[in-house]
Amino acid sequence: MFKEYKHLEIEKLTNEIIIYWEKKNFFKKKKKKDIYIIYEGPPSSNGSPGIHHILPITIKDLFCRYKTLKGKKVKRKAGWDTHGLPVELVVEKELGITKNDIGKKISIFKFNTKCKEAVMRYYNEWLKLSKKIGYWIDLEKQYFTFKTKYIETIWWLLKNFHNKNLLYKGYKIQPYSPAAGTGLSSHELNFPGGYKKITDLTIIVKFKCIKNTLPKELKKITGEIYFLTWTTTPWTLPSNTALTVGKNIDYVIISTYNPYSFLKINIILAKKLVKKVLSKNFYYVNSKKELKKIKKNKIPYLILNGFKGYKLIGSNYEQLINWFSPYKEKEKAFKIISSDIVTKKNGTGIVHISPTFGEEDFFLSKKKDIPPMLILDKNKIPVPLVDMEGKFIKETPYGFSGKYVKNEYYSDKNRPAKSVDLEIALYLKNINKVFKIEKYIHSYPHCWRTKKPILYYPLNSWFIKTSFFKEKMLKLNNSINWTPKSTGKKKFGFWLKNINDWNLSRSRFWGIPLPIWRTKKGDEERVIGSIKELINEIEKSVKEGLMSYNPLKNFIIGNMSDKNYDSIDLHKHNLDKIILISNYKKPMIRESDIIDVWFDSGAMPYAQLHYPFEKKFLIEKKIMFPADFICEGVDQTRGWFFTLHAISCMLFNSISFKNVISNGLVLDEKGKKMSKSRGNTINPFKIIKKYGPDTIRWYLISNSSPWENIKFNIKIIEKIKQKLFGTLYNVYYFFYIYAKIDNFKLKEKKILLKKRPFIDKWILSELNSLIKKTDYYYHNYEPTKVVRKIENFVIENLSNWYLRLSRKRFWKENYTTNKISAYQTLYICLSTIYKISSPIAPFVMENFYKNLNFYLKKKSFESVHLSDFPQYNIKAINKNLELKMRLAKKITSMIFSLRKKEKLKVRQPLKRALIVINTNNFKFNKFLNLLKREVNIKQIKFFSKNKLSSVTKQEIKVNYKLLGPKFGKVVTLIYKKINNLTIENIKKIETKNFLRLNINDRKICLSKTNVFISTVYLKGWSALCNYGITVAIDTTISDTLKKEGFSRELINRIQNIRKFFNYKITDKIYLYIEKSFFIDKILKLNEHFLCEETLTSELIVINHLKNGIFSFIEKNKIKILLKKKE
RNA sequence: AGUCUCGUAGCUCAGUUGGUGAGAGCGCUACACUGAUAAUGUAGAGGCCAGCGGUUCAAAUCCGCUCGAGACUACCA
Repeated sequence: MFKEYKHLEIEKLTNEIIIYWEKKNFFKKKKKKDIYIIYEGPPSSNGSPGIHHILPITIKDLFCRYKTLKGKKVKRKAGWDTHGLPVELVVEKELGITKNDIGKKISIFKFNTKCKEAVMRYYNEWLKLSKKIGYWIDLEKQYFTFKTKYIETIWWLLKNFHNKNLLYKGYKIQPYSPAAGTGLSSHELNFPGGYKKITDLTIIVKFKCIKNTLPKELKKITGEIYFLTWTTTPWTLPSNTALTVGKNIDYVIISTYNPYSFLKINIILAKKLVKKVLSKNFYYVNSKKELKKIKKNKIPYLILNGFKGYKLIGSNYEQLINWFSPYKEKEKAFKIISSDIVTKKNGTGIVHISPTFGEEDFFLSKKKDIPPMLILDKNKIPVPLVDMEGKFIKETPYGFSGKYVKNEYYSDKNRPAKSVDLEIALYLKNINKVFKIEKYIHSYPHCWRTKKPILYYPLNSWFIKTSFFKEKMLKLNNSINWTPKSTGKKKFGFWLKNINDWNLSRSRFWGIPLPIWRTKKGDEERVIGSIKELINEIEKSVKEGLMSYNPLKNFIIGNMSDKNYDSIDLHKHNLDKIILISNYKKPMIRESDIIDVWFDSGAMPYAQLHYPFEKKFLIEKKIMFPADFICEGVDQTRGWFFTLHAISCMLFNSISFKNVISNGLVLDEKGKKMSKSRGNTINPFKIIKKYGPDTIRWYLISNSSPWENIKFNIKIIEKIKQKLFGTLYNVYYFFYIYAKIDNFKLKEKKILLKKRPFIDKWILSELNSLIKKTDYYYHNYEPTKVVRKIENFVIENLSNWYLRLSRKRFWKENYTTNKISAYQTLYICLSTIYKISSPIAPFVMENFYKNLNFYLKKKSFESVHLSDFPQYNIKAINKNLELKMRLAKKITSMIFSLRKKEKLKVRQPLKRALIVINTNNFKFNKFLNLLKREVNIKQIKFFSKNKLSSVTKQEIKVNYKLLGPKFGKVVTLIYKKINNLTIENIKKIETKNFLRLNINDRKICLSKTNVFISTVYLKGWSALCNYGITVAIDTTISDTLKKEGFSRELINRIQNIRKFFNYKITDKIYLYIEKSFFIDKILKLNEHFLCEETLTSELIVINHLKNGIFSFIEKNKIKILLKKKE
């Protein structure tokens, strides 16, 4: 039932509403019309939810609620991303183990069980948050990525990729920790302390050109020519197979001497880097003669020629360290190629490429068809020159065999004095191939567990050929409505343009296993696309004796019940035991990796429906696909946004979401990222409890656009609670008080708009404009603009203006049409505000709406969330009226301002005010009474400026927009001239519509539209001019006015006493006043007015009043006594 | 290091396709108003629109560079 809160107690009402919703189950009472689909970006339930999760949740929820109001059936399935590294790391920490212990100290089964437990723990936290923040989401059919049905869809998708030849096994250079024996994800590299500044030995080496492959102008130079190349990883030099230059970078060939051997050489390097490389002992000369003067510490160099990088492309050089050669296509190696990775900042402008130990090198060599330095081992399997432990392979000559390539890999005891890098440098120096040896400080990633530097190492992985679909993905991206635009066009677009193949493999445990079985040699493989297929294959295997029994035999093929599906578990611990048989009767074992969790989440549109095993039509008839809307943080651009897009483009030739908001981040008050290490995180539950969910929701949406980062500021949250919700409460409470007195229950016929007072017409016009605007902004995914419009309407228009001016209508009159109109108007305003605000503040608005309608006994409206979004009535919108009211407000402010200047209290009535408005033909007649009452002035007159020309001055200004393009610099001269025009000349423009000017002997004719003419002030009046309005007040106060002023003072004293004694606003009183000359004077003219205002039924003036209350009006002492009339 | 986003009053933010006195709310100070009053009104203080340069008759707005914040990507040799 209706409750009268003394103050708005958000926490209390929130809890009540939560219970109310649960009891009535409104979430399920959805209307059935068009479907609106939102995909839940599965929150990875691998950690407790934080304050930053509230932002996307709020955005998602508000659009769901909005669309529901608009009559859509909103599909919003909850989903949970359950796999992945972070969960595994949590569990490792809890168990005190490392990756290497899994499968040894603890079984994979146990480990995975623990992971599942951890996930479910966080899941409960998430549920709690959803409930507390008012996130309505369908939990009944929620999906979990670890469920068998989900996995089966993923397998089906992968099989499809395989069938289309888009799934392949290859190797990719990945961060690898030899000390831990494991590959690292980029996530792990970014752990605190991952990147460390280290000092590396760097060398500049000389690659000898094969002269006849050089361009003509270089061929003719006498003597050997070398490419100078710089490297921070000398140990990769034996694996060098190419050098790269920048196409448009300027290079020079220089004749000089080797600083170690002092032998004459010709070197090639980037022009800009000459001074850096040839520093210290070198000096520049410009003749061959000077070049001959060489001393030990003074080596001359002479620039022989200059050319662009592209000239060198295709030239060959001699292998620097010829210990090994690539096992295939070696004729394509040792070539100059070009790429844009070359910069002019470091090194020599020529970059050494080792495709086996650099990610960029790898991609580049693939693109340019350069073979990697792989050799065949005993088993004829191609391997790189460094093994998995980080050692040079056995076959390496010159004592390098079996040495760790990084000194840090040795234990402290066994660490040699010379690192491999140094030894290689010395080796090259001995054979005269080094030009320079230096030290270099740079940041390098380290394994977070072993603290040792990582290697970039070729690891076997399964890939999806995403690069093949680059163009399609770019094209389809254009049809997605991104908010903000830049994320889609730039961030996402650029990312797609540089797309590489998607590495699916993860050498971990808790995830969806790759459904790929292979023979040892890798010559036969089978990709499993369904459980049915797997069971059939196992049966074959059992028949042939490869397996003793079928571990999935309890599964009933074709039975889609959850019970059947939950009876089996398709995780690694079970799947690894399965051995299948190939067509040629060879055993096949499963590829041991699991799938990148991003594939899990990108596949959610299909996997959440168990496509294509159940309800195929939902996808194929495009009922549940693509989504109308998704929303996640910008950091998901390369994450979920990409994986969704990639899978749908490649397999379904479609986008997977039509509208997307990529929201910004929630930072702390100072704009710093929230993190546990900084200690600036905020517990979402605490903050919700303290300020209420709606306050937080409103704050996050109103403060700045969702895509902007937000600095979480408690003070502003407090303000929203006070100012917006407080005002709303006040307005509601006001309505309630009087509606109760008058027993207003919305029973009367709706009063026609044209029969309502103009102030009602005005607020209804504003209201309809508001509906129109908010609907538009909601529709365009701009919630911030929605709430700002609502705030402005509630605070400025409804509360501070409409209600203030209408108060007397509720308070004074009998139950007239005017009053009913006021009630009806206020009711519709409130009810509309609640509806259009409910998506953002679901609890508070529900509470208001419920109370408003319960009081009116309109039970058909149980919940604001089941109502319809209001339709705006175009006929009710009157822009002219809105503009006039804005001016009226402005005029009121100006009059108050004048009163202040003249020290005239508002209680003191004034004789008259004059107003001049520049805009012509503006009829303010209807506003007069309203204005008069508000500013307490007896007479207000509006004048057109012409009539008042004797007392006003006209000011003239240049219309730059028109004159600027026409006259250019002359505009400033025109401005000067015009500024000094006489009043007569200004008037001439007004009457003749043009004016001739002489500027620099040039005759210029200005038309009226070329200038702005405005009125400035009135002589002899207290006046103010602003916004094209001039306002003046007559400051003379007659005796009558003075008395009336006193009477208002007296009323004020009486009202204060009434209030002090807690009289009800409807209580009538007997008023006793002690007789005095002053009192007589006041009462003479104003007695009736006074009684009316103070609900005095009888006024008694007594000579000597006992027990009265003293008060002062100016210096006059008065004594009053009030008695309530029973 | 690169890419993207952002930088307007003490704080949070507006500022349309460039058009010329740079705005609002909060906070602060003073005064007023008040039968919805922890509200409201008026006035005051507070800004080289991050900095520098350019385009233009005209720049907070467009372009370039620098500085600062954040995100993403990174052994750029």
